[in-house]
Amino acid sequence: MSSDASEELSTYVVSVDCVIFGYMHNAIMVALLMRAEEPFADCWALPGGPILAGESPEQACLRKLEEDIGLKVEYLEQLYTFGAPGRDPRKRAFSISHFALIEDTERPLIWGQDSRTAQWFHIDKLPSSDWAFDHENIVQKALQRLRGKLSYEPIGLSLLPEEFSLPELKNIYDVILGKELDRRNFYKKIKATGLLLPTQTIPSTRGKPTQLYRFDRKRYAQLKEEGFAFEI
Amino acid sequence: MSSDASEELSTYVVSVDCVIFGYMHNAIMVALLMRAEEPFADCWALPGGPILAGESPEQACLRKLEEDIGLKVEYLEQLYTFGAPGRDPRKRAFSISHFALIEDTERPLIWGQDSRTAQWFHIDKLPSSDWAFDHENIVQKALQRLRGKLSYEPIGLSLLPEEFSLPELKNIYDVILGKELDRRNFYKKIKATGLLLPTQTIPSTRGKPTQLYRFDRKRYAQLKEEGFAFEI
DNA sequence: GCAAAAGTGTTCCCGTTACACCCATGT
DNA sequence: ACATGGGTGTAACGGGAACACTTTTGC
Repeated sequence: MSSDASEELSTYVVSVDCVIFGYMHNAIMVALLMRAEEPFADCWALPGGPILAGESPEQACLRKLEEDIGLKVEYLEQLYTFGAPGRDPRKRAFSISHFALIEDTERPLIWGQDSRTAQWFHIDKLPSSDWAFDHENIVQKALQRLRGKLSYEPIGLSLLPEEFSLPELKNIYDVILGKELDRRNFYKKIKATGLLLPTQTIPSTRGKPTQLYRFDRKRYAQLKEEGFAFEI
Repeated sequence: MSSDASEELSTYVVSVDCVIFGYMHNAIMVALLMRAEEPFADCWALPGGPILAGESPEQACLRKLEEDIGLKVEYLEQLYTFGAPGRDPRKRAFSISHFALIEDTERPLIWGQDSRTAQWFHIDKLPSSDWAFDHENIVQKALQRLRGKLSYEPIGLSLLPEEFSLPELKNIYDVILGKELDRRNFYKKIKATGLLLPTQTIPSTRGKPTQLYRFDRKRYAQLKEEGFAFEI
């Protein structure tokens, strides 16, 4: 029944998968589900599922994430399409994988009935085994994209709430890049973009109150059109 | 017969498409085929086709390009997967699009029987209409990738033959970036990488002979592992 | 001997880096 | 009053940009 290597594909399936990054407890976390069913029962997998007739792959992701996982997505982009033969033992399967960032939250994950559980994993403490399909590769690719894009696109801001402080933002850069940046230089650079609008100050846990900012998305979109390059 | 927007997909097709860039006559060119059949007969389309059972999307591209178009591919990477509803009037179609570079050649394109003709287009003089499907978008996305990657990956070298001169290489950067770089600074930078091995000198059309170089791929692969960043 | 193309070296400037001090508050 | 976290200014350095001249050959 399995077809010859040089035949056209007969049965196959296309779905979306999504690597979701969140920032919580001062760390970057990835959402993984434990599968309840074969193949790969009790293995860690990315949230995802089929694409419906009326929706684009991106819309399928958004639907899946907001409905099934209960997350509001701040940033979403296509990552890569995995489609090597044998990646799904049942039949040829194409996964249009995506890269998503969600706003800062401490809320635990909810999950659909096709999973046993769902959990946030620290990106430095991912499961070392028990991965479903090639999902470990997908997460690795997403991590590369996260690290690569951080410095020349304002994606760090998508991990924070609407109003945020500079110490928080710097911490995101620190933990994603894996090294501590210089506070003064970081503040200087990010302020020099002119894209941070001060909103209010709030009391700090200890010491001087903290200035909060809002990211000027409109102006950023405008400047981007004109060829402005965000860079930290 | 067409399904409801919220239904699962019933019939759909997955294929690969390929944006092929070549360097010839001191310009960057894209290969396009004119379709012979409906839909979009007599419209310009990217080379591409179905994926066979035993091959990955990337392998499908390589096969298609080498067999049907007669091109030896120097560089190939996945670009983006297009899959919005309605992009193919017949049925839901996913196109895993790719980005390819071929070695310098003046050889005209050959083409398969499903096309009327094939032609190299100067990237600044693409067809303004008569595009098949969403292939104009795909080409635009590939151009963005080309321009974006040029400065931090040695893809310019993939457009040249094994042995090449610095003036040639600089010209590639000039035409892709759309501005003339400073010759001295360019040579300085590219030489500073230590990745160019001088091979021989050949007579120039006029004036001083030209030094040819070879790119040290092995050493580049090695340095890349160690975190070295190519940058021009 | 001159035009055309290849090749090299130096200066200047701005942006990045490195670094030390003051401020405001809670305890 | 002091410890803690928030915030700022400056000097040194280095890489990129700007720039002019020499070399070699074909005609």
